[in-house]
Amino acid sequence: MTQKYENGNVILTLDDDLDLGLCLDCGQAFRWKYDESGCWSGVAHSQKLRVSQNGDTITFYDTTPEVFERVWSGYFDLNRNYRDIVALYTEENIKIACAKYPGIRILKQDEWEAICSFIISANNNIPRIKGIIERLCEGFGEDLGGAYSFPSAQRLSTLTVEDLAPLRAGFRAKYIIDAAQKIASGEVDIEKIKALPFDEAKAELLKIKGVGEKVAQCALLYGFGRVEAFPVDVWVKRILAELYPKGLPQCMYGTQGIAQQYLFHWRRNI
DNA sequence: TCCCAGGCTCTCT
DNA sequence: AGAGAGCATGGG
Repeated sequence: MTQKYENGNVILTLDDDLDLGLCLDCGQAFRWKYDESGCWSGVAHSQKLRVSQNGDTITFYDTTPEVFERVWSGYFDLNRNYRDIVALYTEENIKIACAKYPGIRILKQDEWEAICSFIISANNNIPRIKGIIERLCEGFGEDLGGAYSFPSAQRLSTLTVEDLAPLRAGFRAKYIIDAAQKIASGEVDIEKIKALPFDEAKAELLKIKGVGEKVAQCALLYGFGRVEAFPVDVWVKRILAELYPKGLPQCMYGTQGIAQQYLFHWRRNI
């Protein structure tokens, strides 16, 4: 991978698989929009970004090498070689899924944003999840100039369920408030969770109302970068029943979360 | 009208 | 411990 800085843009030449469209619109992050000029626009880690792809070239517009290093390199998981990981998947079905959708990666999102976003995802569909999160950010995030940050737990912890009524989040509003309060108070400590073994980290997240097994696995995978997390939703449940009734193939062990993302996308798009 | 959506909580066995 | 109802909202 090579990188240059030109006219205020960071331009990347890839030597690994990365498909922006797949990464940003495969149900793991909810704040990216594609415009007809061929760019993706969104916000992560309180940074606005416009980014486009042309083959092996990715252009990060109006940013700096410093911000790229600090934010986007990690967000797009650029220090992990996905070709090497996918090469380890020798079972037939996962090979098909990976071959059909090369370039899916696990985004390393902000921990709090992932927790909150996947609380909102419960018994919900992706377009509506995006809408609720958009209203949450516009209503309570910081103005970054035409875009809004994901509101901090500290900010949301001062609100009531009634304050969140405009989100139309339904029964999830009370869970958002509970999560914000527990994170803001340190009762559930994100810094501590980062250092805990997987099961203990998950147990901490399960203290939050509205966080069950699936949401905890999603938060650990997409927020904490724990690629051994394995969220099981209705689609993955179908995959397990149809393809792996006797359990996951051994070849996925350790990076089940990555394999899961390919399988999820594949099964959803059949 | 019913069913479903990247589920969870609560209650009842 | 495991099963089942109820839950807010909106699209098909």
